[in-house]
Amino acid sequence: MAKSGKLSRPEPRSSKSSAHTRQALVRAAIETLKTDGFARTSARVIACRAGSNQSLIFYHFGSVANLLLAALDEVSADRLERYSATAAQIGSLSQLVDVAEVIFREDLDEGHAAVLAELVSGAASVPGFGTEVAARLRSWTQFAQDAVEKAADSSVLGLSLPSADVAYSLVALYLGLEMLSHLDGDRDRAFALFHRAKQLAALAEVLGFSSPAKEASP
Amino acid sequence: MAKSGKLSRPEPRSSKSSAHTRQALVRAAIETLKTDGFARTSARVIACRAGSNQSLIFYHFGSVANLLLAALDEVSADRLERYSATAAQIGSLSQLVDVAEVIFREDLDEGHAAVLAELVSGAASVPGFGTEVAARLRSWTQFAQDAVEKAADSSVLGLSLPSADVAYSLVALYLGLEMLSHLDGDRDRAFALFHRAKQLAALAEVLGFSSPAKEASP
DNA sequence: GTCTATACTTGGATAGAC
DNA sequence: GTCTATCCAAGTATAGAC
Repeated sequence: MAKSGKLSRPEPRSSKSSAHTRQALVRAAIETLKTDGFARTSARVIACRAGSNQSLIFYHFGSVANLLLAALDEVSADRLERYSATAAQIGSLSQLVDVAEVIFREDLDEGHAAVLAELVSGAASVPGFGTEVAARLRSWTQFAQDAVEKAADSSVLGLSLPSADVAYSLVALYLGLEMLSHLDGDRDRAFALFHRAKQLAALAEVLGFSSPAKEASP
Repeated sequence: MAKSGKLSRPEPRSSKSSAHTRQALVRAAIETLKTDGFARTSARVIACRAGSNQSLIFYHFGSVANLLLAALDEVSADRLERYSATAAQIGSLSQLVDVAEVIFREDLDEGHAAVLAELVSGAASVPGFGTEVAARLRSWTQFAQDAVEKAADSSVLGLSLPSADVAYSLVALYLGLEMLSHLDGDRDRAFALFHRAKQLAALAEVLGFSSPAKEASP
């Protein structure tokens, strides 16, 4: 029987090896999600990969689902921090596309996007899991919205663009592209889209819809 | 042990009840994918829903995976025919958005999108399943490409738009929106996007990027 | 063609020794 | 905290009676 709502941490005593085991399990969970997918990410497989024991997952995290959420947090926190620094420099539509390409390429190459996509698609199989994943996804839609607004501020067209809706669409597109890439194993198809997007962004700037070079220096 | 590649149909003898059972199983599989998701769509659940027996799935389809592909074919064939008739009337950007909205709304409401999304996301768990789903998805990217080209023909901007890439993006967006809708149970969020898209399409036409009223009457 | 019964596998989760 | 051993539920797939 799975805990319905909250996780009941066994009060981590930080007795040196405990933290080590926890981290090993989290890292193994991330790796398994990337390579094997949600359906094959079981307690046994994760523990084996971590060189640990299956029962320790339930001791430290209470359930496999909670471990998976911890894995998502681990991946998200790290990237969100780095990407925010990159996104702060956005001052035009072209730069928005550039940043999006850098992020998407790294996420797809390193498998970060896979972790998110697997949890989003697999959320339906675990009761209450969808809510938790959705909450963590909000950080990313907010990040996308901030990035869009930075680009929109430099554009005449941007004034009429609802940044929240655009951000939501970008996240959906991100997830969809990740899934399609895994489906047919064709990453280049998705990457090619950014090449096109760059051309369109450049075209839009030439047509005068945005001010191409606007350095952000407050 | 699952059959690795092909399905071995037991030479359907069309002895009246056989076809009836097959159809009942296909319909039950579709319904289960919609309501319960890929992970919970098992032979036992499908058979129960069909009022049939679990072992008949293997008798008629060889494996659960083959039944699921048959279910996808059933859903796709029906909709592709109807939607093609609708898409034939596209003569402007606004009409493209209108058609897209009609299709997406029906798919989301009726659960057609769920069937596709569930199979795409669940494809990773069954060896060789991804290839089969990807092949069936190609009908839809082709459909989207045709629709995009119809709209692009009426637009000055369209001349520089790579219809194949745009179509691929639309399919990815479609899948992503479906997944997000299921994640937080918020369908309206996705629907609101079409409202925005309509405004943008109208704006683009006003700005002279496309010829708004171009009746297709050959 | 359809059913019952069952073999076999894998998964989540727990008990209890250490 | 960590391990072994185990329970129990659910899955695919098959055998064989009808």
